Amino acid sequence: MPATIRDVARESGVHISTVSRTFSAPHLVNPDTRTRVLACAEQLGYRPNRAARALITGRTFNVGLIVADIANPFFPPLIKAAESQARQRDYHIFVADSNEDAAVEEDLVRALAKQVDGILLCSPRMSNSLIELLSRDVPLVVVNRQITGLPTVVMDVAQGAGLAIDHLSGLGHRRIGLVAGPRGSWTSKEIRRSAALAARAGGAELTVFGPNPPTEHGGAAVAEQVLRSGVSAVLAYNDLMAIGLIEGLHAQGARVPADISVVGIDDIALSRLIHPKLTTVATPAAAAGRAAVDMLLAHGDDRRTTAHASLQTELVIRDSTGPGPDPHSHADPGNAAAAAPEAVASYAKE
Amino acid sequence: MPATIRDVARESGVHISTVSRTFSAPHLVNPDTRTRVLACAEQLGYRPNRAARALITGRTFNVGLIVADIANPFFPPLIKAAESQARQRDYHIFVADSNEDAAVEEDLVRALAKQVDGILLCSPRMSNSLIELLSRDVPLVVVNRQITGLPTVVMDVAQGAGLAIDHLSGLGHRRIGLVAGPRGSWTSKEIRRSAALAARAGGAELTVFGPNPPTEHGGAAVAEQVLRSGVSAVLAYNDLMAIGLIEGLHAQGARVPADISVVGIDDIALSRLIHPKLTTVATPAAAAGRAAVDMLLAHGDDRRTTAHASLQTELVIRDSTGPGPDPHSHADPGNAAAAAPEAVASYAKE
DNA sequence: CTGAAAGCGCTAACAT
DNA sequence: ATGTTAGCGCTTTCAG
Repeated sequence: MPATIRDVARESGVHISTVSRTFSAPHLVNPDTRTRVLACAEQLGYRPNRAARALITGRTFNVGLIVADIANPFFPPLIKAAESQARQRDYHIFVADSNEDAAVEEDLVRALAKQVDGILLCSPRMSNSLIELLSRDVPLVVVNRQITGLPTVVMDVAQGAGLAIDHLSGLGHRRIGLVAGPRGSWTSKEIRRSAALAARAGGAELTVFGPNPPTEHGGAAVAEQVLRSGVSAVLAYNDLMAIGLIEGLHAQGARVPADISVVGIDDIALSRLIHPKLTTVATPAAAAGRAAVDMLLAHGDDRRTTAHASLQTELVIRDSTGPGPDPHSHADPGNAAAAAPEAVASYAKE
Repeated sequence: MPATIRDVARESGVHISTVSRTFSAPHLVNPDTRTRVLACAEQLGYRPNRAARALITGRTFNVGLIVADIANPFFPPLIKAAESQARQRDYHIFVADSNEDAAVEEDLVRALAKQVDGILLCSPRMSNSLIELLSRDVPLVVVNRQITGLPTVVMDVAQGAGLAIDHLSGLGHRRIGLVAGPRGSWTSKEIRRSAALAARAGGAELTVFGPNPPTEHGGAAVAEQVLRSGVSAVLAYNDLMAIGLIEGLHAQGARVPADISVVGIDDIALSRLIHPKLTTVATPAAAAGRAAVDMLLAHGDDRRTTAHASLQTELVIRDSTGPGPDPHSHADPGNAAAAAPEAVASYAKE
């Protein structure tokens, strides 16, 4: 139905290659011809078929961005930042949602592969080996997962989890819970590893709950179990779970932070709108989105080098954390972290 | 780099058309050959190039979905529903964000056009005429806007706004504010029209503030102006603005609903997490997403007929609305609406 | 059941 | 400056 390059050629009495040039290299065509061709094109409503063009040039000027769950408020800032960064270079971003499902994720990579010049894989749920396999079909940048050999952007959640646990043990909490994220999440493993270390260092005992779906519902679902376990403070895999957990805790009659302290991770907008305002580890989602796009599009310059970016996190102390049950240590050494300056991106080329 | 159909053909000693058949019509090829071809393909890591295939078949099995702002929590449920509906039919959804910008929106339609079989335009900011123009290049389904001649699915916000204003005037409010949405929003116009009608019917005076960006920030920004105007109740274009407005109002020292009542539209998850819990008009976003996908993919069956779906809305009364300043009318006839049953989708083929 | 040939809409040398 | 010729990777008649 839509006009093709041949229609325009016929109508304007030139060869199709001239029409092609009019659109992809206007300076190579006589101004008069150009005007005529353009007029015909306009009149026929002709637009170059980008898919056909891509087939031969090998470039689509699109980039894919796959997220685990588009309903998680963590992602929109990342997506927005990636979009504006991409737009500056005349690229478009196509977003797809894997629904926390590794199989869907793989399927989406395959579907996107030839429609884009590369894919940003955010918080992937696939195995490392599958990701490496797919990376042979389409340039990939992995966000929120460390994979050697592939360009990656990660938030330093290990550092953030450490900050959070330090804050808690500093408040006198000796029995701390960790509400884990989904299976397959690199971030969740990192948090767990680092939290265990920090807990030991702070003389606290760490109890892990999970894995769980990384949603409000997932958080609410473990509330009872958390309460029964007797921990006096909890670090959750993300803010959504922390918020769900608080709801669940309230539903069980527990008060936050009087009875139990809760810390989240991400610092989504919502975390300062709920009551009590959530203490949380802020992750630089927008910076990650920008960095990921940069890496993908820089790929032309220096092949053979895989970039890694690790972005600093920051503890934001609000109202969901308070003194632990132990009356002997009410001091709060956690505010040192809170006073940290703007998060800094540490870029390292290898 | 990736293997092509020719590589597989050479490797397995058959013609490329046989390889093609092995993937697109397996039953037409001898089981033995098929196995051999499949083995070679596997071994070479061959995947049919979907873009090349689409060039000739005219079908991509992808559908585009453009939203005005992916950070608006109204959209994720719509997107998720569209995705699961599409996946059931082996289609993939590519989401793009127009950033509330008509020019970006147009650009995105053009970029997506040949990579998808059709586009869902959600809350478009473009003009009707431009949308009609674009619809000649790619099948379009318009969500949250009425355009005759194109398939559309709308939420009946007029009805919802009426419910909200009735609720407010029933509570005794005589001076009601309307915080409008962005310019170019059909929904905003509908709300405005219907609210004016309902206000007149309820003997209330309606003051319109705006247009405004449909964000939390946009809501907060008009708080002072709203307060100065002396209205005792406000209906906001959406929940995000209502929430921002409440924040702004609190910042100015006003209490909600004691000093001023606020009603939102959408019933996003957030609206029951904030304090006070938001009274709002629930819109069936998920149903809209499903209906839109159905319309787009049904397009094969009956051409020449344009479908329209209008989805019912429902008033959800929570804690952000209370009696008006007039002591003579504290009765609350608004709960009739609150008792309404599940929202019902009314489908009408024209 | 398989091969040969044509061509989707476009770009990219190469001529002229 | 413009036309000619190939051909991107694939599907689809049409023969055989």
